[in-house]
Amino acid sequence: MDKPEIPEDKAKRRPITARQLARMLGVSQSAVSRAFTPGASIAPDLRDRIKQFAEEVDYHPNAIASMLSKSRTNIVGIVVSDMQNPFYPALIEKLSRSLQRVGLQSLLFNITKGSNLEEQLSALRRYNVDAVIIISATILSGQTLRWATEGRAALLINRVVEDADLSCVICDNVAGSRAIADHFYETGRRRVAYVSGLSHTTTNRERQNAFVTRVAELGMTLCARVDAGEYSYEAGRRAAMEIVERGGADAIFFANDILAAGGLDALREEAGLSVPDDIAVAGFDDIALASWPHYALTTFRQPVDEIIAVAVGMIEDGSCYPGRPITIKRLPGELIVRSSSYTISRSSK
Amino acid sequence: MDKPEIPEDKAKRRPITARQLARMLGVSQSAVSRAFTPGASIAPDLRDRIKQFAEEVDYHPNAIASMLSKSRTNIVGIVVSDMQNPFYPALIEKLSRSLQRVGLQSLLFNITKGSNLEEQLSALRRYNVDAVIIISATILSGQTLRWATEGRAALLINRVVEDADLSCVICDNVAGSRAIADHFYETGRRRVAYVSGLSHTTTNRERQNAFVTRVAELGMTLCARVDAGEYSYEAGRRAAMEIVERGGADAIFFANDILAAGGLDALREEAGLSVPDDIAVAGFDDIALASWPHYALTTFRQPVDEIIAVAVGMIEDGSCYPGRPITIKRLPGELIVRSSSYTISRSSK
DNA sequence: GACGCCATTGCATACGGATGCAAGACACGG
DNA sequence: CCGTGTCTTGCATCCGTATGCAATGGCGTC
Repeated sequence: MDKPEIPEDKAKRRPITARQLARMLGVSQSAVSRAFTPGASIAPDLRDRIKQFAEEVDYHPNAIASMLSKSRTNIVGIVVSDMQNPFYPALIEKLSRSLQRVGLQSLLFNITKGSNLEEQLSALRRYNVDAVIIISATILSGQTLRWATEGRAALLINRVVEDADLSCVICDNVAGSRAIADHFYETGRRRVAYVSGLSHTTTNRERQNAFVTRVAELGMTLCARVDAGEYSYEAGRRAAMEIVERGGADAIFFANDILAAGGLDALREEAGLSVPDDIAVAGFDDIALASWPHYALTTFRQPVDEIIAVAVGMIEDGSCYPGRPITIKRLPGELIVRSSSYTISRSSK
Repeated sequence: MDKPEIPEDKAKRRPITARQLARMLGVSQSAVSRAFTPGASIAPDLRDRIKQFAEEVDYHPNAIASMLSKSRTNIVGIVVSDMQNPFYPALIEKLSRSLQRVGLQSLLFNITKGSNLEEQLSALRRYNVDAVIIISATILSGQTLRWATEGRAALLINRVVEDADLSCVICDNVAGSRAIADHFYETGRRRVAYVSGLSHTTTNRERQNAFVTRVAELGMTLCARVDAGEYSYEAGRRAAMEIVERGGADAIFFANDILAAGGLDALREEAGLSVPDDIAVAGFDDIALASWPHYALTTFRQPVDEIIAVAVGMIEDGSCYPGRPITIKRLPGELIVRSSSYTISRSSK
């Protein structure tokens, strides 16, 4: 049909196009396009005929071409930075799954500290993603974010950026931290401490302020406030030991579960204390590890599924498109009491 | 310049195109294209002039259009399925970072068990990704994989599929499992057990066969072989308790670190055994948790960075393109001895 | 001074599908 | 049998960039 004489294996077999399909079937290319466009004006039997034939010859519409003409990519850019905290990989996985369910693919943008951010983010603009979801805990300034997301839907998860004019979906850190403080108080703790991860993140500031404030309201003593410097197990251990050396406390609230896990192990193994008899430990997030019997961590559960549902919803209904007023969704979490803070707890699970 | 009278906020500001830029500058659109194409035939000063002006008016080449005309997307599809094991999220994160470093973005394809796989994977074909990296441990049959990756570069990580004709990069499971067996033997263990995760995965089969074989070679007794059914902490606990109830062992090799962590906790807390005095525990992968002092897990470290480097290399140099002979790269790992198996170990780190 | 070569540049078209518009098909009512 | 309206279908063009080819201009050489 084409030039003969060309060895079949050398001819890079391009996939079949709508035009070819159309010619074979004796219809127009538009018809093929319409057959694959839900709601397009086309007779049902023609559509069936085309779709069936397409299957036979293994035709698949080329999404790239479609993106170009529709200027819609069905791709959401997910910006992440450092993933020390296992909470985030889990979140990303669920998020990408939810997006997929509504026909959106996830393009990952892994921002690393070192090099220049603009270059890394310029791909965000060049790829014309429909929307951007930012999960990076840190690194990006409001200005950079505004630049990177200019003109497209954008959404922050678990973070607020004051000067970026972006909508966000977050867990109610304030209620969560207050709940932890209340829980400490109600179980008889009076000398408490707080361990932050990255002290400058909004997440941390919210948790810290709310906790410290509530502690004061309740008349408890804040014995120590330690900045672990990162959200890691080791940092949690170090912070816990620092608190012990500084005179101790009878309850520690760690800014997240990973820190708490490290802290709890250190308190037991290095400091020789009994948790929760000598000292109570609480975290934040409710990652998988928190429910492991060894840790049985009291924590504030982030409503991951709801966060994702709201985020995906906002992208679908366009409420986070530029021009729309920004919305800040704070979703309620849930205090999970386990035996790291409360002996008599019967909810050992 | 255009139709006046259109309120500026209603006119959806399309980003500026190469043609517009060219017109403003009095050059041809080709010149603009060439200015942004490394190695293209264009005078250095013209290139500079265009690039500078582009910056002023905030022009960014539209990657979609470029993909269409070059039929190259610079996107790698990463197929993942269920991410119970934290080893994989960590791997994905590093992988996407490495890909980004060579100019490739990662498009996530999250395959879920339930619905029909073809539909989920058809996006892989429609998006015209340059290459596909499959990390899903299970689910996909060789036939499905062949279909999904037809005509493009494809690569499996940490998995072999016999009937799919795909290259893969994996850790040397055989050497690893033998090393664990040897280590048990050398430290005086004689009654060992093996705990599998998903028993039908090639990963598990390789580890199990190698371990069992080596155990027999060394004349040790295989007291038990338990299938945990999934790669989770809880499953590890259950498997460990099952072994204890069946009469115990003096060393258990768990198919991965998460299982081992659960098993270790159960042995200590539920069974009241001393690890490593009464029983040694080893895992596989060397995830972050393995080095936590509480676990201090003896394990076989997967050469993650090397795996990624090789994978990215194979994609870059095209050695996993269809037509090329498939290659199976088995990379050596490293036995990491910690105190879950060996008391006198001074490498407490 | 003529010729040839190379570096630049623009022109035209391709990439594969979406869609406004108009034409054709068909039904129904008058 | 004609007018009107609805449903289908094809035509032409557009989306924004890449690139083969030809045209241009400059420069060195004999």
